[in-house]
Amino acid sequence: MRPRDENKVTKAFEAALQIIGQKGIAGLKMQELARASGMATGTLYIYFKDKNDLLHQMYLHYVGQMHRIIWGEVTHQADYPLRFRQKWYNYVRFVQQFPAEMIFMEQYHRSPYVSETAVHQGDSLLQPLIDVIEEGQQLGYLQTIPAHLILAYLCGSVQEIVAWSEDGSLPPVTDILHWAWEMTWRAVSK
Amino acid sequence: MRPRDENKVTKAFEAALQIIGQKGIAGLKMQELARASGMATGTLYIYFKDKNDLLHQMYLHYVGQMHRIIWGEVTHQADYPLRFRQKWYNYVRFVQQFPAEMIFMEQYHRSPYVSETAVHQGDSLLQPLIDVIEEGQQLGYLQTIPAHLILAYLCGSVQEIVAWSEDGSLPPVTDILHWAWEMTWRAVSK
Amino acid sequence: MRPRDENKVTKAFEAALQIIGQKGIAGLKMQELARASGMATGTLYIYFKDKNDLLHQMYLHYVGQMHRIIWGEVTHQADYPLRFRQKWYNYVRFVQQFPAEMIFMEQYHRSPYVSETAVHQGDSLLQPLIDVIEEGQQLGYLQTIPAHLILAYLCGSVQEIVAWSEDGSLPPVTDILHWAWEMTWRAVSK
Amino acid sequence: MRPRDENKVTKAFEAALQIIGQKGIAGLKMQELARASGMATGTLYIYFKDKNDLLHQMYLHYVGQMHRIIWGEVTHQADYPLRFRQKWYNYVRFVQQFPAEMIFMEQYHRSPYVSETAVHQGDSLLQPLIDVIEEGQQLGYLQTIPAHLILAYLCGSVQEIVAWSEDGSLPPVTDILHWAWEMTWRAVSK
DNA sequence: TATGAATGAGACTTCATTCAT
DNA sequence: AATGAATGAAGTCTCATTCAT
Repeated sequence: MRPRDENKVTKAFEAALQIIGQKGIAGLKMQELARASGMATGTLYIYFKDKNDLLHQMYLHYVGQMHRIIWGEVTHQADYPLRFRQKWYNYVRFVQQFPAEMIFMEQYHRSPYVSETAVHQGDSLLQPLIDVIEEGQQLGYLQTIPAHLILAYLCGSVQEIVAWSEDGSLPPVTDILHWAWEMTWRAVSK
Repeated sequence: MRPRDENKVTKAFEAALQIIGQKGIAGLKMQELARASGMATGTLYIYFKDKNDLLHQMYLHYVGQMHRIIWGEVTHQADYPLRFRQKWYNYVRFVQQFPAEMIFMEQYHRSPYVSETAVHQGDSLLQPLIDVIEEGQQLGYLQTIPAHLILAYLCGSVQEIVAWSEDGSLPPVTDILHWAWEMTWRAVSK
Repeated sequence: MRPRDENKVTKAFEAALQIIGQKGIAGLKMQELARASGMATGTLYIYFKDKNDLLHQMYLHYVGQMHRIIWGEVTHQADYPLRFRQKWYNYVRFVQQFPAEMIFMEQYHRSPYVSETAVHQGDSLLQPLIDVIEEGQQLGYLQTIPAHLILAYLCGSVQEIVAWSEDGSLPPVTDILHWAWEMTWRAVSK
Repeated sequence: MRPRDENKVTKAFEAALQIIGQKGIAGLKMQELARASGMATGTLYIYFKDKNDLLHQMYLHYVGQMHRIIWGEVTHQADYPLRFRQKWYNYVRFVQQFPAEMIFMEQYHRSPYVSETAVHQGDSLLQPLIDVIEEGQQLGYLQTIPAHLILAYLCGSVQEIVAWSEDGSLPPVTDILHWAWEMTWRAVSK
């Protein structure tokens, strides 16, 4: 339980992501995960107490990563519409670059392995996004609609578009992104 | 002789939905399902070849149901914007009234039990929705953006809003629906 | 349990024989047997108390049949060597014409379904064969070797030859029978 | 790390043989087998893919063992009749000392678990026996009768005699063996 | 009597977790 | 710490038998 080799944790997360992307959380077997991570079954249990703990830690890890990416490239001095747009693009980019992460995070919520605390911790990461929306409303750029509603609307549309794009039901994300942004900005801007 | 009780299939579907809504597909146990459906374990295997087949048939059943509901109450003579709005409301109502069905259909896609044919059959039901969007574009009501993109955008935003509403992260759907519609119509209309 | 339609019993026996010939007693399922016999599962249980009873009755039926065939065509006035040969041929013919019956009778002995009484009744049918052998010994035609030993020797060699012939490991029985008889007669005659 | 204990395979084979000898292949339950082999149920599935595979491997194992025993004690320099007799005795000894093995091998052929390849591999082991018979024919010691026919004749008679002896229908094998050999040699020798 | 749907004990098998090395 | 063989509870599925029609 005291990881000596942090590298192993990363290996396990990545392999788990891969497997979950294909077969869902229900399809993740500890033995298969160990082999895919290049370690023995027992080793997994040195780094993670059990399967629940593995998924819990994994959830926190990827929520954190998502958070950092969304807050990554924003020009702090820019005017609001540009900053908003940058954040939206960051979010799209994240959802696009890390589809497996998204699938995992969605599945985790409704799985028999879910942990209350993990979800709470995950949810708390949304607050800064709420703040950005409320800032835009105060500046008169965005519709005065409950910020959470706007956030849900934005997240949902982006996720679905990227998901369909991955499926092949839609063209590659980069080819359709400007349209998606047009709809989005029309929807939320004043 | 006792006639084959087709009612049992429905019973099984409903009980399965209930269980999946709580514990996810991974948490669905055939024995528990049988008990919850008021029948013996073996009886399930009269109506369904195995667990895969149960979920496959279930998926088709609920995709069909969703389809019928969305197409349900539309005033055929009404002008396009009204008809479009009715469909959107129907979809919201479905997502809202049948959260378990939605959860199941989403989970099924990325589960170890998924069947290629089931997903294909499910996807084909989207075509009429595409048709509606394209009609609106030809009539000049909707943005000329790929219809699939619009559909993904609409489905995603609705699903997420309803989901958050169910979570308690948002107020009841009925209280926020008009705002959601405003955003939606601004997004897609010309 | 009070068979009205004796025809159904025969149908069941024949179908069971067919199935056992292919998959062994362990492979005989009551439902499959019912369908193969052209009746419903429940009907089997009108004619037979349970699977054990079915096999028990079947065993007695076919042991009796074998007995009648072996004792069938013998020229009572003929001299001993001819009569002996006729019986041996009868036995071969039986084993050959009723391979499924033989397989069943052999398997039945070492099955979890075996009934003591059935086997005793079956064994008692061998006595007349013993009598024939002892008659031949008294008349000085056969080696003075324990009659049961001779009988086992005869039965075993015939069964194996016919079995291999059915398998394809040997040519058709009729083509090789004279050689088998030569070996047999050399073995037992004085 | 605990090394893979190949001993466990042998343990499983022996316990399975014991159980099959008593209750037939149909009576072999994986859980009971595990307990009788001194291991957990799951352990069986480390060494064998499933019940079919267990029986398949077991069949090959015992066919091989039989083969080695039959070819065991033969005086290579001895003249043909003696060598032939030694082989026959070896075969008798095998059938006698390993009745459970014989029962298993016979039952396996006509079981729902049988594998084509296993039987083929088993059959191929008969070739050397055929060779011995053909050698005797070329040397003028044995009747010129198809070698397979002679082999079937020999195997069948031996098996049946030993079986009856085990049953109690015949005296102990050792007490009657010389008579059996006399019959056998008269049957096949020129 | 005949039917075949329904039953549920019990079989086969999996897989999260432990443990000897 | 690392390994992977071993464990056994728990899951899926079968099939002899019963039962309502």
